[in-house]
Amino acid sequence: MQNLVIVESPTKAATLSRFLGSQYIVEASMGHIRDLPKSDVGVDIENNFEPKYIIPKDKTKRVNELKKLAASAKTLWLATDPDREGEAIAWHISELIGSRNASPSIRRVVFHEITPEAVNEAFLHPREIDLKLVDAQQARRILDRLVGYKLSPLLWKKVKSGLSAGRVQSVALRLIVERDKEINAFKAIEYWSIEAQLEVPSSSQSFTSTLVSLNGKKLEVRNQAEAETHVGNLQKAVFKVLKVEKKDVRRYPPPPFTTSTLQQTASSRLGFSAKKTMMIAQNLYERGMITYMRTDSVNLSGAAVSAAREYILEEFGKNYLPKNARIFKTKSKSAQEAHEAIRPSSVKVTPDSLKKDSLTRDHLRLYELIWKRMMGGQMSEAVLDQTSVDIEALNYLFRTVGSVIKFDGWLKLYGNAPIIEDEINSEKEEKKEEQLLPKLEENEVLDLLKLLPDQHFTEPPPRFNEASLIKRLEELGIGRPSTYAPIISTIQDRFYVEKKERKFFATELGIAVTTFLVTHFPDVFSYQFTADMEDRLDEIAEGKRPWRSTIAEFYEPLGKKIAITEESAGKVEIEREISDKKCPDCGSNLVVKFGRFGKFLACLKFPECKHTEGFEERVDAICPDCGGDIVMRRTKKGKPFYGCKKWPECKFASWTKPK
DNA sequence: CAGTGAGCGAGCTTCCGCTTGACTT
Repeated sequence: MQNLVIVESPTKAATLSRFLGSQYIVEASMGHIRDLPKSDVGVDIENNFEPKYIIPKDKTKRVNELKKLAASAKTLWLATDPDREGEAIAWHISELIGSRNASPSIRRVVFHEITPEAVNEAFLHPREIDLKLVDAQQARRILDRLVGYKLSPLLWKKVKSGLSAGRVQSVALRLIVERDKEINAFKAIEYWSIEAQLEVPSSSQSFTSTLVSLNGKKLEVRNQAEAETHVGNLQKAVFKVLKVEKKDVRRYPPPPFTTSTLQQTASSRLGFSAKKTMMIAQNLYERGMITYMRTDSVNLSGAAVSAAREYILEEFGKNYLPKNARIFKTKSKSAQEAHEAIRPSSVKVTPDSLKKDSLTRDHLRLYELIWKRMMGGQMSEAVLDQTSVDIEALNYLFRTVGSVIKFDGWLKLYGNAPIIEDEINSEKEEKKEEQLLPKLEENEVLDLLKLLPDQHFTEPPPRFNEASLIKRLEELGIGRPSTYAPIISTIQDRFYVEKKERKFFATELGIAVTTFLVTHFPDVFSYQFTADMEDRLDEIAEGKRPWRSTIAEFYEPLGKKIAITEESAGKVEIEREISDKKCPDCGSNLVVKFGRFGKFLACLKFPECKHTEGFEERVDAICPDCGGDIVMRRTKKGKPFYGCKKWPECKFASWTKPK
């Protein structure tokens, strides 16, 4: 064999194999093939942070196979992704497989899209492995290991055995804990709105307008008495049109999906968890229907854009095709541009054409999101005809804004429900029906039909759900496409947070852990930490900074702080949620504790009294079999289900909440 | 899709990011 090419994934290997022909054998490494050991820190702090790399058990078979293949190859081409992790994978392979011998000779090749042209070009211009980039990855890996493996044991000692802390998971948890605090501290403030129902005398058409200001100042109506005063003042007022303003508003399509935006949109539109989205996306990818699903790039290949433009012209006509192809820029700073955006492999495979194929409903729905998002991105922007009308009554000003779609453009794909992730947190804001405004002339006097005062209360900030948490983490540059879904699983597996009705609530344990970490290690778990770290890693990659001393700068103060905390900090008492239930043995209240299987109830007097019982969450539902109460419980694996409170007499159980 | 945590205590738990296929508990 002449040429052995190694990439990360089998699918990438298959594609590359097609382009390169029979002279090249293309194999997959299956991700990283060497890593720090799981069983201990694996970093020799005394010896300038020398890492100890081992081949994980599940990779030994693959490594041996690759070694064997490499032995008979003349040239070894390392074609892993063009980013920090990809460079490190290439380096580890070269260290393990390349050996010091002359054969095979090692070449590193990089390309930013998997097309025959880009691949051929890359193979014409191989380079050496970029050790500076590798060092940046090693620094990242070792830093994460030190934070995780030094602080977790501190939690075992000071809080509870089996807990974990990490640069990413602890900040994700902190976000949820702090939001919980804000919500608990929130005091709703009353306010009133006043709307006027008005009629145009000449046409007898009516519409509503909202009170906005008094004497040119924004009017805040704080209570019923104030509202009544204003309504009284306005009852006999003359309502006159002051100004009618028309303008065109353009609405642009959102960029194609990245992992993060796909997860967010699938969560808010389809109710999928990040985990479920990734499982289905992986399956679509393996069927060759979509591009790679772990990416932070919104780039599209030239061929894909051309195909989309062709389709748009054919299917919708030239009005729907922008003069120039729309190019999206990846704005996230951490983006490493190794892949394309997530898009359909072929735009000709429309969601409708798939209906009869052997796909599940969920596969279809996710594919439809991806297809429309990509296609819409290449269509013309929508144009809205927006009319703003100011109406004067005494010293008061009312305003009405109405808009109609003049040209639907990309919105044509969605009917009237465009899919954008800005909607994540606004689900409960009922969308006001856009009202069609009658024809209005300036200085026209209107008839007042009715004044409608209405009481409202300010709302606390919304709880995080999977979508909004992923969005926030990405904004902070924390986590990567391959880790968003696992992070969410981890903080739930540790019982740091609970998901109820798809929203996150911090547990007492999560609050205790966060308070401990943020009190003693404010720097590490600040929202700024990862951003600062990334800046330093960039400098390492550019050769402006040595990686070992960078780790030292960080670790020296941390190590000291750990030693002090270990000595001086007391054991953290987790505030127990006290239930109304009484202990049948001694009459004390029962408290909620966390065991191996999740929550359970134990007597407050433990260890004097050892009574325990299962934890059940009351749910607002009635058993369809016996009419008793329904409680939420968990299977041994932790999946919640709904069962009858009278179990075992009544055997009713269901995954979904009974109506 | 339901039976378990607390007698005692040794030994173990843990990170982030890259990627699929597991062999039985």
